[in-house]
Amino acid sequence: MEVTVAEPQTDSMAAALENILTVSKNGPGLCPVRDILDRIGDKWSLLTILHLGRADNLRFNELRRHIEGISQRMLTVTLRSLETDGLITRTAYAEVPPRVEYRLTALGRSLLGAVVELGNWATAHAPAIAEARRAFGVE
Amino acid sequence: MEVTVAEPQTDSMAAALENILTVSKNGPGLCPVRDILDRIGDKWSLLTILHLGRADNLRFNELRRHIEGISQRMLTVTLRSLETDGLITRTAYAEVPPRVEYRLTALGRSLLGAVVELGNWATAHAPAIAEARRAFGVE
DNA sequence: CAGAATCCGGTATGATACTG
DNA sequence: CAGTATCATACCGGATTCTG
Repeated sequence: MEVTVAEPQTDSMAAALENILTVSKNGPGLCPVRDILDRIGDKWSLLTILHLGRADNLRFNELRRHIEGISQRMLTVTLRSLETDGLITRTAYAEVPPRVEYRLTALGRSLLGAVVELGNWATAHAPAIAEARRAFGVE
Repeated sequence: MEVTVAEPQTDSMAAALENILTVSKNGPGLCPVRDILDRIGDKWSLLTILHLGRADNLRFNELRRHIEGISQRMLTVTLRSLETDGLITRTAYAEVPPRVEYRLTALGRSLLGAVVELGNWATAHAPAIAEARRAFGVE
């Protein structure tokens, strides 16, 4: 089953843009998009979400192996952040050695669609960006 | 006209996840998602893209007025970054006083869909996140 | 295994002043 | 109007060490 990606460019998008950019509803000058990106726009959050989206449930060191290059500290920090935002749950089992499982909440899974679309765009257009940078570097 | 947002959760998403998370195609351990977020995941890029997506073409100080809180320096830096990535174009008119127009490239517009979806999610679920943080803060 | 605590450097961001 | 240049700083993230 195919998924129509982007490119509709209809006025539904214009309406969405209007809605999104209508700032300062909640806080003083706080745009939801800015607010969200302050949370998941860091170095590891989205990647963590993607991996949990694929595997449904992962342990601490499983995640660490999957997310190449992440430090122990940053995995901890990232997981705590996602947890306090209600995007993942942390389940610790009273065993020895300890076992802790992380998985997406319903809220977290609801984010997965947008993230996947962003990921699709990234994989599809990464070459174009690399090309643009090269062209600009020469100039 | 309605837009069906997320929630298909079909195996097309599973396939997309596999594809996105298949790391190390281009560089050494470079995931496209990480790569993209290193560029547009900063404090102002997405917001700039959204505003240019709405207005089609904006001048420097127009953007500055629209993007609440951005400093002159950061707007310059952000625009340069987006330009070298091939997401926007910069057109300077030899007039006095000078006039410079920024607009999305085709590449930039192709990103708009994913960004808008992320924005929709953000505006829709911002209350849920705020609620989660409050609940966690009490605990 | 799953972390906590500490130290530390680079960078992203901001404030300010100046220019063509 | 549309920047550039310089300085100051906050904080993100990595390396390391220690623990239940």
